[in-house]
Amino acid sequence: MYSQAEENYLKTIYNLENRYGSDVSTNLIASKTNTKASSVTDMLKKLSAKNLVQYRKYQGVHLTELGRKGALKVIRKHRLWESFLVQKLNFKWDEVHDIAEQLEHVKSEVLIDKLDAFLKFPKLDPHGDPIPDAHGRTILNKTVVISEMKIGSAGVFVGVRDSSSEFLQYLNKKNLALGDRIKVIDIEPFDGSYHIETRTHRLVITNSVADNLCLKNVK
Amino acid sequence: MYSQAEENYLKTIYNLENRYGSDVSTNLIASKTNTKASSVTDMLKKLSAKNLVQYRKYQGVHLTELGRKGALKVIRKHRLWESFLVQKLNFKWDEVHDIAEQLEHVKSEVLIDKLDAFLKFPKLDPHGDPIPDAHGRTILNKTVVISEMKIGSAGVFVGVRDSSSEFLQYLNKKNLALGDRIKVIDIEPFDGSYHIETRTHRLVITNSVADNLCLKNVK
DNA sequence: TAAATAATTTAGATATAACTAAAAAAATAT
DNA sequence: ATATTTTTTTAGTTATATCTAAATTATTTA
Ligand SMILES: [Mn+2]
Ligand SMILES: [Mn+2]
Ligand SMILES: [Mn+2]
Ligand SMILES: [Mn+2]
Repeated sequence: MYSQAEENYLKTIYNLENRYGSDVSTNLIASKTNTKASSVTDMLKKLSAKNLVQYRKYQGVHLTELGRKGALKVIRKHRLWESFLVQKLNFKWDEVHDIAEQLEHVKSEVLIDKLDAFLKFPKLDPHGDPIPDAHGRTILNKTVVISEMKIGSAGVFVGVRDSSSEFLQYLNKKNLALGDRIKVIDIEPFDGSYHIETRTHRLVITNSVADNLCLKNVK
Repeated sequence: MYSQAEENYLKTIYNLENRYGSDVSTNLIASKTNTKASSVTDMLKKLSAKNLVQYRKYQGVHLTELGRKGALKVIRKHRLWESFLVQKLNFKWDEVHDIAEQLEHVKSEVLIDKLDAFLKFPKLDPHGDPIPDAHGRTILNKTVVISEMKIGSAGVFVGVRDSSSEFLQYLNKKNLALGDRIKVIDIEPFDGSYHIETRTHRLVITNSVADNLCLKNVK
């Protein structure tokens, strides 16, 4: 099927399309994958030749239907393995991403379907991200990031946009966990920082942190 | 740490040393890995430069202590993943080897130790092979292959030397499973084939099959 | 709109891990 | 002991996925 590098690009492009709109630039991909723009150009040509992306020189790329399907398979594998690591092997949510980056490239449809069944077909991974089923379908998980909320509004913390161990360890340190009710107390106009409140404590977070916390049932 | 290719060579050399004695030839490695002798020579030089093997031109190789430790880690991972696939995901013993060939290259000591604990520290994999513990130690598992047995002797079938799906499916078809008591009824001098008997049936196996079935408590 | 700047692509290089074909060394046979 | 055969190594090539530096195209600024 696809090489590891190809799978990583599919996943990255899929995620970037969702975050930043449907035409993804070379530099954006390069920065998210810690590679150089020239390397990205090379790979985009290859993906284009395989009909996985629509690519026009200098115009950015987006996934084709085939590419989207490929991306969803990789994402399904990644999130199921993360769920396995947390639920069955007792890893913490901040420890699983890098291991799942490796496990997601293991090739076997049967394996991943059996893993899905073993985990009782989870709908969300340990970071609150929806897990595509065997057909690539996910539940829709409508959330609002804190940076889009108004003063006085509140919701339930159900997901993160960044699941790097660095960010998650920061959240651990600040005693913020999935399921917490969070209320926006104040927004500092000077630097865009947020004063927020949980049931147990108050704290200040920067705008870039606020940009990565997803809340549900925001009112 | 080591690349996938390097890990595969370590594992192969370790297994060949045990089967055929301590100096392993280039061609033997090439045939077991489905590569060409010239490729093997290239890799042996690389492994030698990393102090993983002792290599002298035209004289074959053997693992150094460092290489042996590396090999045991790969084998530990392979066999633990095979055990997981059979015990937790309900794979059959003939379906797990190729998937484990991929999983064995996932890099994380913590992962494999947690997997070991999750499986309750199994001592043998689904093919009867001993699983090295975190320190590289295995139980000693003294077995005799049928091709070394005399007429009239019998034992318990506890392991296979070949765990390819082809061979295991052959055993399934012939209704031979681990735990079966097997008795040697006759040896055909003409072609070296074995007439054997289990509690439920009799059958004839070729010498090459007899060479791959390991029995315990042979009397 | 022309110049400056930024983004992207091309050209050429590197590392890994394969390969084929030819050369060299070792083992076997005459 | 020499010739033949087999095994192993060397030399040179290929594919993948990266890189740097230079060239090209697009965008922004003046
Ligand atoms: Mn992740
Ligand atoms: Mn996740
Ligand atoms: Mn195996
Ligand atoms: Mn096995």
